[in-house]
Amino acid sequence: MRYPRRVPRSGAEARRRLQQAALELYRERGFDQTTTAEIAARAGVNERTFFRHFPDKREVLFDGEADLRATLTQAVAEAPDGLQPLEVLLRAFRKAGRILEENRPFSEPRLAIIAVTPALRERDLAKAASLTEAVAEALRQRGVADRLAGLAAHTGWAAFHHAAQAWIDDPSQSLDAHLLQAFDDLRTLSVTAPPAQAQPES
Amino acid sequence: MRYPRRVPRSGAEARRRLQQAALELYRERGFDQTTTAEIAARAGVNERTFFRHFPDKREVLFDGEADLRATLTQAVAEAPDGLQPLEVLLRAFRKAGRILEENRPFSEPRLAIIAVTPALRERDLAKAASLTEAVAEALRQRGVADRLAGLAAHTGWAAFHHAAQAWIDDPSQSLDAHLLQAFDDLRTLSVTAPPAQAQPES
DNA sequence: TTAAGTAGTGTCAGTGACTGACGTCAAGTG
DNA sequence: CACTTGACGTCAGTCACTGACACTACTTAA
Repeated sequence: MRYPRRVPRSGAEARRRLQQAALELYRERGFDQTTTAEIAARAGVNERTFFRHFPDKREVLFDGEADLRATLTQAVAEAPDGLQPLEVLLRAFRKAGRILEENRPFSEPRLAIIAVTPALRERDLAKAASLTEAVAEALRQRGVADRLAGLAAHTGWAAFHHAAQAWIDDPSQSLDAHLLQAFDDLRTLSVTAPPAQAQPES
Repeated sequence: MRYPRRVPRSGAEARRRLQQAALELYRERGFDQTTTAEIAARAGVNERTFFRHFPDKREVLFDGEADLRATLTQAVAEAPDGLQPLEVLLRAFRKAGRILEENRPFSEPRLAIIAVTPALRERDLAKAASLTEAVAEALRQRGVADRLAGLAAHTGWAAFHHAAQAWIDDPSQSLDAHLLQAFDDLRTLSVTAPPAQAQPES
């Protein structure tokens, strides 16, 4: 092939076009009804090129993970001393939330597609688990006790995810407002937490 | 084919043999290096039969989900009145934990394989999310506030998962002991939870 | 007892995700 | 002007998974 079209050879260009094409096609026909060959065709590249940029058909929608991870771990690491674990997490997730709000034209349809596609939800959950572990590790670096760090990260992520979903369903309030509310709920839950002393199994 | 071997035609038999064969092969060569044709061959059936019993290669390891779901939701529903949400969850997860401990010869290698196989971890996370949602719904049926139910279920599941992992890594203590400890940690986290009042974004 | 129905299975052909090997082209470097 | 390098195209192949159809054992009713 003589490359009849004017295709920039940078590589990053093709990558962006593939992401755009995939997002469009997943919206138009759904994830399962879209073939990787179709995505490649709309992006003007070969199917093989798709798999050079993304390891599989799902990953094309999960590109911002590295950024998000860096934002969260840095925010946790740079939080001032003396804060409680959940206070640290609230600060970190508010920063991450701002990224989502700024990229709303991309993140909103993306979240909508993921929500209705089981295969994509699985991948999303895996990413969340990985990020949660990274956040937990960042907490440990701050001196938070081992098990506590993991539980705090899980709990914080649950609040974050809950806030993001509420934001999609009810865009009248900002993501930040939803986040504050979720962490407030967490506080309510905390206050009512029971003492988990050893009891004979019922 | 004249069915030369003595094969019980019940269907449930073939299903059990497929699960057993898959578990063995995943341990021997790993999930990715195992073919569905190989699983079927070891189970003495055709590859097509594998896909009649299980929708895909992963699902063969996730058969107990319905039982687990029933156990958890029933335990939540039948817990005595007046308990805090996390108290209810501790009771429910202790019952679920007993199932795992009783089936240890199966659940232990199963969890070990899942832990080292990304594709299986994804599916495991999806199952966990589904069960968590069921538990949250069961809490709502008890009158727990909407958002609180979701957060409590997430938090409780995090503790449950943490305890199960600790049990695999350190079998010297019972799962039940690990569970009590995890919920105790949760209580520590709760006590130190910060007030999440509205603050200007930094 | 026999005929019809049904559930579990085998066989075959096909689609689509994904991979390895190899060749090609464009841009940068000396 | 060779030479290298990075992005891409092409081709062949594996494997997960599906639809369609045939076969067999077991059940049920006439």
